[in-house]
Amino acid sequence: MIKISKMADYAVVVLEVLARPHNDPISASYIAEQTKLPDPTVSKVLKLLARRNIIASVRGPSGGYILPSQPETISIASIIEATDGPIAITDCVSSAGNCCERSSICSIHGRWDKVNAALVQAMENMSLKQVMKNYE
Amino acid sequence: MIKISKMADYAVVVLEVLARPHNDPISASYIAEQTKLPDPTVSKVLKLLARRNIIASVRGPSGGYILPSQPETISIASIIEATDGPIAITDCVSSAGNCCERSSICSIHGRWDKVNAALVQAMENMSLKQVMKNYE
DNA sequence: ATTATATAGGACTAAATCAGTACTAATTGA
DNA sequence: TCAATTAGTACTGATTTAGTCCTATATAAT
Repeated sequence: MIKISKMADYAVVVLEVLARPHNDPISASYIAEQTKLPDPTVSKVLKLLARRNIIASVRGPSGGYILPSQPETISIASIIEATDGPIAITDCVSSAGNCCERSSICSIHGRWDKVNAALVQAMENMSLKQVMKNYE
Repeated sequence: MIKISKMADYAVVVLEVLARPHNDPISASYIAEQTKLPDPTVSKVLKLLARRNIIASVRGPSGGYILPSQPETISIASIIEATDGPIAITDCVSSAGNCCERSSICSIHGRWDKVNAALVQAMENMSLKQVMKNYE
């Protein structure tokens, strides 16, 4: 199945809240309220995004998260990579020959790379802004 | 995780054997030999492909499978759809509003469709031939 | 007709993965 | 020092997938 994880799905929902105009950092609990997603889940997603520097975090009271970049400049590929890890549609993609026992005789070995690259490119060309409702 | 199933992976390996020049139908067991994949697994993949008419089957003794089309005309999208079902990166894609409890308030509802469409298109534009080794 | 060979279809089990939660540590403003 | 908030990690239950097996159906050869 070609599916993104729910975490990646949630990430976009969460980022949409952070993309709204605001001054102070926005807390995880506020985002959970707004999105009606469970608090721990929202926290987890925010941590993943912060670790990859898609968002910035501020600790302490009145801390929270900030979106430092414009939604136009954040690619869907980067969001998915932050939550799901590197995009690789098969184990064979970018694994140097030891993806499975069959690799030495496999007539397709290394060939999924092209498909993978095409998908990555498609998602790099699509921005957060493009999946937000105000955009057409 | 954006991953295709192993079945889809196997499907391409199996189709490569069927794409080799031949006259008579090729049996599942012969393909299993050639690919070193387990017999039941190969059978399962072949059945999935036959049901979607990507390959044709002949029953009875000296029966087997045939590839009726040229590898250039078989898209990666059609192969993945045959083994994995419709391509939908989230439950929200092409579901008329009842994908999850949050759909009525979701700021992203319906918005993954565009990403999904881009991925489908990328895979429709890529043929079986393009993932076979002799092709550059 | 009978038999052997091959696919069709569905059901089942074990393994891997993911979603979700909880807990503890670290940071910082008041 | 306390309270609020993020950081990191570990755990559990649920879901999905992979792989196998069994029975039914079709057909060529005899």
